[in-house]
Amino acid sequence: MRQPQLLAAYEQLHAAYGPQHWWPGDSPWEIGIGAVLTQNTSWTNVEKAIAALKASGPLTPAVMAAMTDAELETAIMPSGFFRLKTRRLRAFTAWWQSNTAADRPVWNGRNLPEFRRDLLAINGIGPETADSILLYCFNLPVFVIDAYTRRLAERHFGLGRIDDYHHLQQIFMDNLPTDPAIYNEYHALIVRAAKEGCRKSGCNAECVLKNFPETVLRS
DNA sequence: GACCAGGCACATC
DNA sequence: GATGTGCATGGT
Repeated sequence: MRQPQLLAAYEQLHAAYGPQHWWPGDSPWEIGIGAVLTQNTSWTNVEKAIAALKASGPLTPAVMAAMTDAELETAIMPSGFFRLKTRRLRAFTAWWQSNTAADRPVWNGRNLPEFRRDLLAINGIGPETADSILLYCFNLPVFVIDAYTRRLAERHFGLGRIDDYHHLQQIFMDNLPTDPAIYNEYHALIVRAAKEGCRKSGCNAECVLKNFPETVLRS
């Protein structure tokens, strides 16, 4: 289904905000654990957790693997769900270490769908987290669907409520150039627009997205 | 004090 | 297959 407004909205957002330089993080590993830590959690809280991890040693899979559960839980506590996320980080670390060459998970020799299935098989890695890792760690052409994107699709693009992750993802990918750089920026810009607020008292992400793109272009 | 935040797994019907 | 619930901290 042709939805030209999807690309038009991207261009408007990009003109309004410019490049977002996502994902914040100094290394693929940091991006990966950030993707787990940010599950249902604000990024400001994730930053506190990552800062605590960095304070306890170099941010590497080996260092994390050597931490006790108590140490890891304490460090990531600000990001919430700390017992749950400790288990998820353990699973992700084990996968990373068993799939690593030159300190970077290998995916060459597998096609993208296989690589994605590998990630989804890890406990705690669902569709959004897997796609964030594929796009932001590995620069692979996968569009990330999050809660903001759903609201945008429903309320602004008039696509109705689409619960199925892959259906909505396909709509975006069908209507955008197959370009990781664009997928990267678009997702980041949607989050930026949601966080920006429309400068009205009480304006939150709901408000911004309901009024998108007027609020975006006014700011 | 309610609601939200860059979700996911699991139980239950 | 659809729906509900636990996970937990911190900001508004």
